[in-house]
Amino acid sequence: MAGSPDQTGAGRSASSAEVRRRLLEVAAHMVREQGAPALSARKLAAATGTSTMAVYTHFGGMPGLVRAMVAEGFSRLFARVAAVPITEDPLLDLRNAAAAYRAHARADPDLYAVMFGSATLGDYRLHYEDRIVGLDAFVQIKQFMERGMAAGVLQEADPAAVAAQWWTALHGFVMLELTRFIDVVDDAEDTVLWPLMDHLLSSLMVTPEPPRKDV
Amino acid sequence: MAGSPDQTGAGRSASSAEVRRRLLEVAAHMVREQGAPALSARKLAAATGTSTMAVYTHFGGMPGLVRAMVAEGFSRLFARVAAVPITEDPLLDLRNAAAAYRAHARADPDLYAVMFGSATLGDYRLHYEDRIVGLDAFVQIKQFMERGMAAGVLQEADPAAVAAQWWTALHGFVMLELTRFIDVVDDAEDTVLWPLMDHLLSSLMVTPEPPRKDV
DNA sequence: TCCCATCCATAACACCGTTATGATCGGACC
DNA sequence: GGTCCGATCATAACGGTGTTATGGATGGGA
Repeated sequence: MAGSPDQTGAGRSASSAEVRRRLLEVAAHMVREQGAPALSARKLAAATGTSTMAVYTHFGGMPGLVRAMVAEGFSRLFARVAAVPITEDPLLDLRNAAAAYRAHARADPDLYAVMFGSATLGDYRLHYEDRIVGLDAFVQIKQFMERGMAAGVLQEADPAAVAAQWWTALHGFVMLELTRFIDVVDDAEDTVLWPLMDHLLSSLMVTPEPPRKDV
Repeated sequence: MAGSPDQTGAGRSASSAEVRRRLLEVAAHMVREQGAPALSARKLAAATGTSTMAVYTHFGGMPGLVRAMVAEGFSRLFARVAAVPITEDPLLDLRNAAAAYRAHARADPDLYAVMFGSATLGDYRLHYEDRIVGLDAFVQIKQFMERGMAAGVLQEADPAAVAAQWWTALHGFVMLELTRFIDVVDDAEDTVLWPLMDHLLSSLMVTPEPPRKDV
């Protein structure tokens, strides 16, 4: 509770912000390379070249550091989905968005698990408030749906509900993929993920099409 | 590694099996009531009225105890899905199976998270081999699909792939529901879960129907 | 120049899973 | 019946964890 040390001229602010940035960077690296349980305050401090107290001055403790990691994870997920080019085909955009979302999760699976799982990192349980920061990405999906409806491709409906259906299917696949449960079927990407997304989208279209073949 | 102490006349076998049973029962209760991070060998032993060594003689350590909990969780999930009555309407059966599956997850959310999340319980990471025991439930879903195809209601397709699509959508909803992410939309059960399942099933039907209204 | 808030290094505390040791007890065998 | 043996678990110690208390160093504001 050191009173939110932002960069407003507090102490040696430049070097301090640098320590904070490096702590987050090293922590993310440790989680990505060695898995969530490998992250500890002591090992993190040693790898960053500081002491455990730095974690407390900058984040108030390990849960605070994890919160910051999750927030940055959502920020990157947001950026990744936002980077898909918007074409004249809203359905293609939605497919590309799904591919980008999945790629992001596969690139950093342990962080995705902490973001979305009821996963605990170490012993610190994240609460709903700690994850709500991730809903920017959901707003993006909603906008994809709104574009599709405005273009007359998707049926008029509640964009939030439709976006949530899309998210549910995609998140379900990603989680089963990361936990390897999806390995019960062969070639899951082509036999589960894209057929499922196609089933959903064609049900939402004004004039349903047979599932496309081009990936 | 005490050589699998089954009930074949080993020591005071009756009392021993009883201790093992109570350890599992108390551990499940602690996870259900206080969440996964609240489970520790010491508190579990104290609550069970024994010492931490009992965990090692019966399960080889905390990871082994968690494995046993996960196996029992899958067993109960299997029983829950198996208990849905089989009617002459395969689609109704699939809907009832989904409702039973979701109800099971909601009744013991932390255990579901350990079973399916890349969630860690304490610091012990479960491996794929520890969770493979849960695939009995998947076989059941596959059989539902096979019945639907045999009855001429569902299109002929790979039952495993179709079952995996169904599972993906359902698991995605359950996870988003347990983590409360689904709260971004109102009335998620009626605006997300059932519409999504209906979209999927109608895409799989020989003669698609409009989504049903009866819940 | 002085001062003071900030930052972090050190050490201690309580807790964790795990291991080593040994007492205890029930069943098997002679 | 006496004896032994092996499984079971109570106790204590070890290295790890997050966290807290303490104090020294450092750099900017008055």
